[in-house]
Amino acid sequence: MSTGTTRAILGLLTWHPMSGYELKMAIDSSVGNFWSESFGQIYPELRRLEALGLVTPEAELGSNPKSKRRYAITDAGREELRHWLDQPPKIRPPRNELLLKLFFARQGNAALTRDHIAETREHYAKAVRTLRHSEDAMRERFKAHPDLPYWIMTIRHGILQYEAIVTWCDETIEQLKTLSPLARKNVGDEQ
Amino acid sequence: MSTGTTRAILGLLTWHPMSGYELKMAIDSSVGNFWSESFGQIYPELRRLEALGLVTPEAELGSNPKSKRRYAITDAGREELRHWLDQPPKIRPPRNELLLKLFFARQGNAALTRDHIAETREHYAKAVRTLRHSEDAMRERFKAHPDLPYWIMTIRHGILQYEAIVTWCDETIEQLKTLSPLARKNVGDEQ
DNA sequence: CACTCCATGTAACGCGTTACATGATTAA
DNA sequence: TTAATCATGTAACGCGTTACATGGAGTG
Repeated sequence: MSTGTTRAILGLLTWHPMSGYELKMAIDSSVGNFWSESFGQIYPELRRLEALGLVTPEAELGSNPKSKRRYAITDAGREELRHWLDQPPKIRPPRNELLLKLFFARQGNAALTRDHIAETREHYAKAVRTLRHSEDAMRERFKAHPDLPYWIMTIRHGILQYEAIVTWCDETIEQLKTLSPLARKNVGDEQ
Repeated sequence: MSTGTTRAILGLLTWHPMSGYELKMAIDSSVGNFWSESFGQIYPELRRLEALGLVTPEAELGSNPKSKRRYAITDAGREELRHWLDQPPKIRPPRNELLLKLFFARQGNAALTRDHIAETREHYAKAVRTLRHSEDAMRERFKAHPDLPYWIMTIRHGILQYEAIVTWCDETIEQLKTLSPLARKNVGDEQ
């Protein structure tokens, strides 16, 4: 009931009724930057939400089990969504494999470490460009949509966050340059 | 073998032999900002690493099953660590519950939304202060340690990242102010 | 007719946390 | 001696991904 996950389904169903497949597509293309769900979660979750009366199948379409089965949110579902929105979000610092490797980087190959940071930099620099385009596109496309300001906020979050990472990568690569000649010599000296 | 997790154990054991309990403490106080392990993982993992010959118990201490059991990294363990360090880190954007709620925030209570952002702001502002202190303390305490530059880099990552979040929170709160009088009116209009 | 995309669903697995059980050691 | 802390370990659970099985519908 209070899993914290799969609430995205209820949120998206406030737009209009959707099938499991449509939900997956909608999640990837709207909240994909900071949320994801897989089919393996969506379909069972829809059944569960139906059993709880939070969503309801749009229409009985008889026998065929492979036809599109759209669900609409119910009043109880809206209530549940509001209740979830009222709760403060849990802040949990995610694991960061890049940082873990960097923490022990002296044990490894300095050149590869630098490469990894550089690749990370490019990844996030590209992501920033994508988000900027997506911000422009949304402002244009949903000019009058009442949800637009909130959507823009989530995009801005990505932009600021990723820009910070790019800055950090640049700073770190500079720092590594001053280090690598010595560090490389040290590698293999252990034990 | 290539789980990606619990490699922190091998990294920390390059410092000196440690018991499961000591590893947990060391993880929390060194890489705790971006990595975590629970006892439920550490103890079984040590057994597994021992079976693979990547770590070895420091000394046989006979019968008592509750006495400290320290493990040292082996040459094979060092080799495995280096191999892992060579692989590019996987970048996977984490789920962000705050952003998911913000995305659907128009369905909820505008005042509470603002509170959530404000609390988030304080959380990260505090984290930045803590990290700054910890950076200073480390520079002082491990002045001559060859790993120091890498440790500082991981701290800098946190500082830049969290500062960006604080900036975003401020920007977002401002934006919400221009919105809330209208948004609040809209709530409950659905259906 | 074959291929691809749309579409629903299940089963298995991986990984991580939490809760629990147990006991040694140390300090009030 | 009682409580807190140190210390090891297991079992259960939650949650999420991946792989698989199935089949409809449209297109070349």
